[in-house]
Amino acid sequence: MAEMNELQTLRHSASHVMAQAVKRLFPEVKLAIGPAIDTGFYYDFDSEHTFTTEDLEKIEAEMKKIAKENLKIERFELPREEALELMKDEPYKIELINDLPEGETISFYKQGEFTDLCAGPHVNYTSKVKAYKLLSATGAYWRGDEKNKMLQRIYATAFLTKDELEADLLMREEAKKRDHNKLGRELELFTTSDVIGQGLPILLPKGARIIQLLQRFVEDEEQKRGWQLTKTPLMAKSDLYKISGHWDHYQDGMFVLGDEEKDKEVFALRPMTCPFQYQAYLNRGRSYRDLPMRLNETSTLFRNEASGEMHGLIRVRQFTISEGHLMCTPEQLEDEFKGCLELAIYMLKTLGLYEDVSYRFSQWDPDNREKYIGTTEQWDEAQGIMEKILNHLEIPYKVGIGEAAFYGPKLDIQIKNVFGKEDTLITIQIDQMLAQQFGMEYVDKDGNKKNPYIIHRTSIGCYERTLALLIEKYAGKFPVWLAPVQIKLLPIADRHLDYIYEVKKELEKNGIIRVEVDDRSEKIGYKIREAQLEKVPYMLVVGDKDIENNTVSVRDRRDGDLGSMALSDFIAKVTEEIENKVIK
RNA sequence: GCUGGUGUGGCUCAGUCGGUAGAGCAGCUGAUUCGUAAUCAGCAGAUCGCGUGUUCAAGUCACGUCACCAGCUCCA
Repeated sequence: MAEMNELQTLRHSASHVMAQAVKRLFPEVKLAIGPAIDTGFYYDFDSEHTFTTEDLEKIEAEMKKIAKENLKIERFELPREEALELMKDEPYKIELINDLPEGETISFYKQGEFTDLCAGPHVNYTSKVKAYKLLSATGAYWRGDEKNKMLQRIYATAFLTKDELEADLLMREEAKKRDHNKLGRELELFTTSDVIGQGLPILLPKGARIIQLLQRFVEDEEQKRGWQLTKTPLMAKSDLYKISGHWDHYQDGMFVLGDEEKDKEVFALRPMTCPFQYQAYLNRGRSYRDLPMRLNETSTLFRNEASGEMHGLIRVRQFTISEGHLMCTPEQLEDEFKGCLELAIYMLKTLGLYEDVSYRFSQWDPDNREKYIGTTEQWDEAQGIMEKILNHLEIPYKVGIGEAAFYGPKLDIQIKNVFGKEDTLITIQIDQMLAQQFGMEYVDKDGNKKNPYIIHRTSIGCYERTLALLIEKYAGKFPVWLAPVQIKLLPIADRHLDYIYEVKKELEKNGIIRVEVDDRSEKIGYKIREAQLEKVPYMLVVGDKDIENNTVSVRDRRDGDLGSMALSDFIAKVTEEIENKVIK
């Protein structure tokens, strides 16, 4: 904690001031913990009373008073027994003290009548806490464990200056305007239906178009890089999942069709593609000459997520992923892993998301063995190999304990949504367990049968989730190559319609096919406004002068009026942007 | 699954103390053909998410349920 920076220290102190205010207003509340986080701070309380928006305002007002009182924030230390005595009315603090290892310093911070168990550091006076805002009250499990009691968490933020606070609050507002879940519905990319069900979005023509474009791009690029496409069934008998381990380790996440007690055969929709593509490998005997074998598939998966988990297009129950499994020898593993990573990075750069991601090396949790198959030795080996590769490739990762798949470690490429919540966009995994389970082998140079290593990977992630992040990244203003409508043609008067349709034909002849004509007899300013709301990249306005001079007047959704230009020049410009997948 | 919030025409919202739904935009029809962020007029569109209950009477109250939103947990 000694490395805590100035801002984190302030936020931590702000959380104490908030807890003090809550204690003054609601004396019966029990304190849990209140750390500083990336975006501000929070404090968890155990309270019978649930905090409302009005309560937050009252708490904020009380915090103001505490700052005004300018209480000195003082540190002191106590031996264990005295510490327990001091906190005797705070059961969560007692638990924390009891969990501190023998010999650890037990320190407290005191400001006025309020004292909290805390390692510090803190600012010296409560008056330093002046630029803050309480954001929301929500539930959170004690110690992040769903078996524990749910406490009430108040999220807030604080800054060193009021200007920084204002800027941050404004940024939060702006970010919410890019929320894919709102924007994606407004732009008619997707919708949901009460009678279809939770986590099952309907992709409308424009959303489906974008996904189609992404999918074509991905499949072509994968083919260029030596991947072979498979099409495997969307469901299988329980037998398959029993071999893979899904039946034992993932059954809660599967949609099972039938009842094991009553039915002769029980099927399940697939939650992952792995065991299906393995059957393709198992089609005949394999030799080292067949390796590496790279199988890709545009794969629709079904996962029975808990009801509270669904979120727009980011977390759904049915989704389609750019899936792939690569079988290789130990010698090939590093190069092939690198190839998978390069493909993922190429995708991210093409989409313009490369600067927004971070890497997580997801490892198993040896203290939670029932979540995983395999032995400690196998896990140590697989993780050791991945660590070596990651270090070799100089990937700047952070470690996630307990984040591994049940069959192996992962390199997860993480991205944050507009609310700051992090999700996995792309994952590359090393698996040395399932080949054994499925009896996948190859005959090596020495004539011996061996199990291949398997890399599970995705190149662009799940199309729905990737689309969601793209909506947020571009606030709906997709690059021209991805835009569901690339060009809107706007005649100023009806007499310009014939020319407009000629322009359309000419564009289509040149491969620019996502073109729409607004042929309504409306004022031109009105049509432009509507096209802008649709976030169409280009508008071509045509009037008498354009027909006379054989030009089009071009409006760019970002840059505004580009003036009139020859149609051929415009076509060349747009063609270049589409072919090079230009982001602007 | 857990905590809290929200469901009124396609969208944004109004609807007083329970008395049987209202506007703007979008849509449709007609007029307008007008050079850059909303042309004019008219029409149509809602068993108030769904169900049960209380009541003479429910969009308003109660219970249940479904969906949506934020957070927790879980996860691509």
